[in-house]
Amino acid sequence: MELSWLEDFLTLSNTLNFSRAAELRNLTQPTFSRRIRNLENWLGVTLVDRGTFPASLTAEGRSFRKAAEETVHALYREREQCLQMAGGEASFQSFVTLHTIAVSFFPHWLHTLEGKLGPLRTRMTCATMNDCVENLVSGASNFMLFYAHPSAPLRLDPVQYPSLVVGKERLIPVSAPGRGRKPRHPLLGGGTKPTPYLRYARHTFITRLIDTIIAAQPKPPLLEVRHENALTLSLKVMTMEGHGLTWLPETSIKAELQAGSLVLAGPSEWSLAMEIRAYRSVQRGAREKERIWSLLHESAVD
Amino acid sequence: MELSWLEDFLTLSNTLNFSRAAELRNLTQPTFSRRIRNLENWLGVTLVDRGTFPASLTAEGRSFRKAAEETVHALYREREQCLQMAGGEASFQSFVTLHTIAVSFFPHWLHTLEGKLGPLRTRMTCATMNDCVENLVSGASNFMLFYAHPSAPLRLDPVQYPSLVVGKERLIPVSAPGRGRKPRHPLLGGGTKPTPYLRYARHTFITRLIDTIIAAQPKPPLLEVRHENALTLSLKVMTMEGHGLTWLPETSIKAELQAGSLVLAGPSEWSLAMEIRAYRSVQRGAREKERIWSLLHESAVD
DNA sequence: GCCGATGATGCAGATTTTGCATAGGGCATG
DNA sequence: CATGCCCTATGCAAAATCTGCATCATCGGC
Repeated sequence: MELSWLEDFLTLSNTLNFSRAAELRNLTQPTFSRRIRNLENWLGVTLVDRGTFPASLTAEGRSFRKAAEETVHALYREREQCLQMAGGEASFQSFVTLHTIAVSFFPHWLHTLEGKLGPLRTRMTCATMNDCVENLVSGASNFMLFYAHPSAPLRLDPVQYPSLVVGKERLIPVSAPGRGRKPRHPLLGGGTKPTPYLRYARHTFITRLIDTIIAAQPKPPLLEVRHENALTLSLKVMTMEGHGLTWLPETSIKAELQAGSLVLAGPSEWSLAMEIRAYRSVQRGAREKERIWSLLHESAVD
Repeated sequence: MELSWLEDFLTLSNTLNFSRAAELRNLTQPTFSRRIRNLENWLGVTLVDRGTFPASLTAEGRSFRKAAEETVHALYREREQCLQMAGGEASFQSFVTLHTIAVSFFPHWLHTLEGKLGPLRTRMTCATMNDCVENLVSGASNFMLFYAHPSAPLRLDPVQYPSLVVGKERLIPVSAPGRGRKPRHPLLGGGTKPTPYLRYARHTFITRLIDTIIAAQPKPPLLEVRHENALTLSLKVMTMEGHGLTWLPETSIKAELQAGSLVLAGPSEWSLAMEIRAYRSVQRGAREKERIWSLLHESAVD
C-alpha cells in the first residue's frame, strides 16, 4: 500500500473524474486508473462507482476518504515534526509558491519578516499552481504564497486553509523600449501588423489571469504568439531582448522600468491588480510556525 | 512512501536488530536495510542509530514510531471497516492461527461458538508463528488463536493484546502401532538403534515446545531425524504410514488413537499440556467482534 | 445516429525492488 | 595484537513492478 495511492484517491474524490484527477496528479489516465484499482484491491472493496456520471464514491469510499485524509496529513505532519526535531531549535519553515513569486516578492518580503522575527531558517519549493496546492494540502509545506484574484479562485477551502493578504502585485503589459521611450511592441495601435506576443505556458495560473484581462476588453488586441514559456524570469529576459510584448508582475521589473530597459506597453485597463496571499492549514503546527502566522496577522495588508 | 516501510520500521524498533527484524518480515537483511533507509530518506531524518550496540532509535525515531504505529493500525482498521461495510450486516470475522489449530481445534470450536451466537461468517488465515502475530498486531485479523505454554511465551504485550483460554491441548509422542498395539517406534527402550523421528520444521513454535519437552528429561532419547516438515497434517500421515515417531496435538488424532491406527509412543512425562488461547487487540472493533469476545469471556476455560 | 468524452486494457520500455555475494566495521576472546 | 563472530552496507544482475502510448468499449448529448 502506497501513500501516493491515498493521495490519488483524495484527488479523485475531489474531482470525481479520473482523467482530470490524473492530470492534477501528473499522471496519465491509465496509470491513475490502475493506481486507484490497486488501492481498491488492497482494501478489498470498490471505492468509486464508475457506472454513474459523474463518477461517485461508494459508501465505503466516503468512509475511507476520511481515513485516507487523516492518514496522509498525519504522515506529512509527522515528517515535518521529525525535520523540526532534527533541525533543533532553529528549524526550517517551509514555503511553497510559484517561481515568479519566489523571485519577485519573496526575497524582499522575507527581509521584512526577519526584521520583526529575527533570522529564520526557511525552505522554499517552487511549483506550478496545482503542485503548490498539493503541497499545502498534504502538509509538505507550512505556508503557501499565491496570487489571488476573484477571476481565478483557487480550489481551496477557505476554512481549512485560511489566508492573509501579505502584498499587492500588478500584472502589467511591457515591452522593450523603441524610439523615445515608447514601447517597441505596443499592445494597441500597431496598425494591421500583429504585435509579437510572448505568452505564458498554457494551463498556468498567470495565463488564466491574462486571459481574464483580454476577455474584459471590448476589442481583442491584435497579437501573434511568438514564444511560450512557463518561467517569468525567462519571459522577462526575452522581452528585454526585444522579442515581443508580455505581461509581467510589476515588482519583478521595478528596476528595469526605472532604468528604461522595459516600458509599459499599454494603458492601465490592460493591467490587473491582484493580491499576494499567504495560506496555511488550520492544523496547528510547531511553535515557530504559529509565531510567523500571528506576525503575518498583525502586519497583513488589507 | 510505502505502508510496508512503516511495518518494517515497527518491527525494527521492537527487535533493534536489522537481521532479526528482516527475518521476522520475511526479507533478506540487505533489502530490509534499504527499506529502512528509504523511510529515513523520505522523512529526511535518521531514525535508527546504527552506531550503538544494540542499535537504538534516535529521538526522531522514537517520536515517529508512535505515529507509524497509529498509521499502520488506522489503515488496517479502516480496511477491515470497509470490508465490513461491503459485506453488509453479516460481516466476516477474521481469525488467524497455525495450520495445526485451524485443522484440529478450530472447526469444532466454531461449532460451539455458533451454537451460542448463531451462524457466523468467518475468515481464517493460516500462518507461521511470526506471521500470526504480525497479522494480529497489524489488525489484519480480529482474533488470533494460539498455543500457550510458559516455556515459549509469545512476544505480545498482554495489555495491548489480552487473551483468554478457549481450549486445552496436549502434545503427545505417537507412532504407528507395531505388534500388539505397542508403538512400532517407541520413544524409549529401543536399545542402541535410534528411533526414526519425524520432526517439525525448525524455527516453528511447536518445535520450540518439543525441544522443551526433551530438554526437561534427564536423558535425551535416542532419535534420528528422518524427515522434517512444517505441516502437522502431513506429519500425521507420515507417522501413520510408519515412517517414525512424532509429537502431535492430541485433539488432531483422537479418532486415530481410538481406532488404533496411531498409538502413544512414550510415557506421560514426554507429553506437554498446553492451552489454546484466543487473542485480540484492545482496540475496540465492530459490534460483532465485541459480541464474540464477550461470549468467549463467559465461556472461557480456566 | 453520430460525436465527444470517459474509463479500461494490451503491450513494450523504463524504473524499482529484490536476493545473493561480499565488503567493512566493531567487539570479545585467546 | 591477531582471530573469529556478529552486525550493517554495497555492487550487481535478475525479477517484479510501474508507466506511458495506443487503442478499445461504453455512455450521454446533440
